[in-house]
Amino acid sequence: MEKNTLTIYDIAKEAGVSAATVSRVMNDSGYVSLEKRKKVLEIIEKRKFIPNQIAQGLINKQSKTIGMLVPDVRNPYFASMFVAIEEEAMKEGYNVILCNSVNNKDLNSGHLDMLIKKQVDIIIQVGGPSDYAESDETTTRLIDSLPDRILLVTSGYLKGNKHYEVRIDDSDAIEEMLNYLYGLGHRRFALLGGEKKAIPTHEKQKSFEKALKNLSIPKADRIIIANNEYNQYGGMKCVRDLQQKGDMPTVLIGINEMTTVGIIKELTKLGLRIPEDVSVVGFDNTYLAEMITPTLSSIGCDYNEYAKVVNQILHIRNEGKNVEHVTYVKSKFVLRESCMAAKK
Amino acid sequence: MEKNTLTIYDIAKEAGVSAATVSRVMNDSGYVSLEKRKKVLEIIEKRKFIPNQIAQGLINKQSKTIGMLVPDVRNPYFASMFVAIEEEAMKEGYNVILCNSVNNKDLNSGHLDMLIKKQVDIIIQVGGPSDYAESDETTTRLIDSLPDRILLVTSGYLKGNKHYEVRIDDSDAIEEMLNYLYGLGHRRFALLGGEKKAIPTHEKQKSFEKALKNLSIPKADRIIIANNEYNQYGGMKCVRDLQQKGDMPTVLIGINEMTTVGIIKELTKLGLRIPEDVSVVGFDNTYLAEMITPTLSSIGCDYNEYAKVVNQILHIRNEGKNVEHVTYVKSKFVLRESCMAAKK
DNA sequence: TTGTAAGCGTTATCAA
DNA sequence: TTGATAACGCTTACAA
Repeated sequence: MEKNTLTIYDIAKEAGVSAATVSRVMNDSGYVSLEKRKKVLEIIEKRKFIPNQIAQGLINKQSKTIGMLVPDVRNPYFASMFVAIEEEAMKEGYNVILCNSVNNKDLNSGHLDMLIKKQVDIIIQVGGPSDYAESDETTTRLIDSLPDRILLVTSGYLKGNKHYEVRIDDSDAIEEMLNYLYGLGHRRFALLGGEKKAIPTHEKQKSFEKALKNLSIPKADRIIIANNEYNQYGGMKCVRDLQQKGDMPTVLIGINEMTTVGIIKELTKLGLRIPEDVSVVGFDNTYLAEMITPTLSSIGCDYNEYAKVVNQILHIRNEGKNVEHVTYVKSKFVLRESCMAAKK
Repeated sequence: MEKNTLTIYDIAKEAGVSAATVSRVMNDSGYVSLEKRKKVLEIIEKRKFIPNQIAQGLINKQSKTIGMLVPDVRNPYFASMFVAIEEEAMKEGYNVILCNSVNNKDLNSGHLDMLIKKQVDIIIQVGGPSDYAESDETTTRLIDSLPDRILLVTSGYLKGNKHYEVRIDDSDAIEEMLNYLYGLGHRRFALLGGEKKAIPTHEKQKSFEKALKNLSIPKADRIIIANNEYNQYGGMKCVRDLQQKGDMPTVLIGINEMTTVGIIKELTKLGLRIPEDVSVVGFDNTYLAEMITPTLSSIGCDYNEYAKVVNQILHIRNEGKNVEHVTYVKSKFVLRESCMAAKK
């Protein structure tokens, strides 16, 4: 055991003051004479003293730490969310413990318990179980038993109202996208992947239906294929399903970016060209949309904006003001190479 | 609703014992009669008591937290690393604070200071500044001033020997890959992207040179183009460079996966088919290799293995045993659709 | 303006 | 076996 740990007492002794004075200097609280302040700062600088936030946390009752729960950061969508949120958090002096649930359908991968133990001030939960109306029992119980001290923000839907929900609203962007493609002569559309039980998926399906109905597209030409997958394999499967039915739509929309990658893959395998034969649109609009060939038109929100909204909520709440239980961040349609006019 | 202002004193009172006994029960330390132990556990269960790890940390002098520094988790390579390391960490009761340096070339994005403040037990630093022989001054200074208490593990190269380096060794896999493609009739190769100043890049270049020399490929046909980029744009640029020189090689190898995505993109734009006209190989071998079209042959390590090696190092060191300063994890060549025999 | 001392929630060292 | 009690490093009344 090395007693390498410098404490404010060491600094105090060396500066010829009391620990309280050092603390006051560091936190700019209370009165300290210019002379002593200067001396203390000098010693702190010289000894490269960094206060122990664990000790501070114990007394301040805050850890300056955020816990973020995501299904899988390898998914570009969650990675983008994390990067934006971490950057915003840093500005406020917070660090982010990232918890990758991976295969655990419920939140109970032990992560929640660990975050509570660690006294995180805020938990941000994106995607996964909160996208379902019926949270599994474990999730519900854990959410319920979350200490009041911890502020919970989710991208989805959770029972109760002690938390805040910041959702992405795709409806306008979906309408804009469909109107645009209609204008390019497309008359047969498909929305592929996901499962209806997931609320964001269901919302997308509703917007899809509504916009196409308004364009007088007959029901047979507004195809929705859901399976319970959100990865490329799900997208590939959907395309094969379409292929078997014959009469391929000229617009294929993937429920998220991973699904859309699968759609593109399977179309290519079938010898269909994008965008010459089929126009493709995805969701999420992450950096991946720029990376694939052809670049992918996509609907998604500005992740920095999302993070800022979350940040604002925390600020407003900290000021004791009232915060809406649900806030929406509107997504936008970004046109890229994967779309073109329908063949005559 | 239960407040988590619950302390072991509350539990102690309710169980009719002292706080010390509760602590002993929770940590399985010291003697506690079966009867009292049962009673205490019952109350803990009933009140859903979760101990305050901040307070534990103060006395135990450990935070059970790992800080992980990466340039950008949106890069599938770093995401894969994180996921593997976080999973391994969880098993040991650790959480991971993920720090995304993004544009900060040095480590001094304030992240290091925050991690020290938070008393993290371990810092794992992957990619970025430690890949360069000449760390910038700020990085060096910060590494030097890291408290001895904090164990530093890096994927790269850092001055001093108070830390551990776990590197990826690509040499065998590169040789295997080149021999394989040579066997398929390829005689003209290029390694594209990155910068020689980065040690891993330089190592790859050396292995590339050596293996091709052994195959008696003339110098003119073992092309290395370096630029200072590691993203798709760097890859695109390299392909354009090759194109201008005329006489396109039949094997293009990207220095990392992002670069390789750019290579594929630009080749497609030039009307060259993969793998019919050009075989392509990448590094990193993340899930992205399976996602792109065609699927990408790639050289990379098993991320879970990497994480396990890191974990072992920590274990061995904790047992007070001697640990090698540098450990290597060998990467493997995984063949996928992007390679085929050279045209006659 | 400064210092003393009492916590914050745990664990560990003593006696009992 | 158990329970006081003293740390851990810091902040903050309260005194001085």
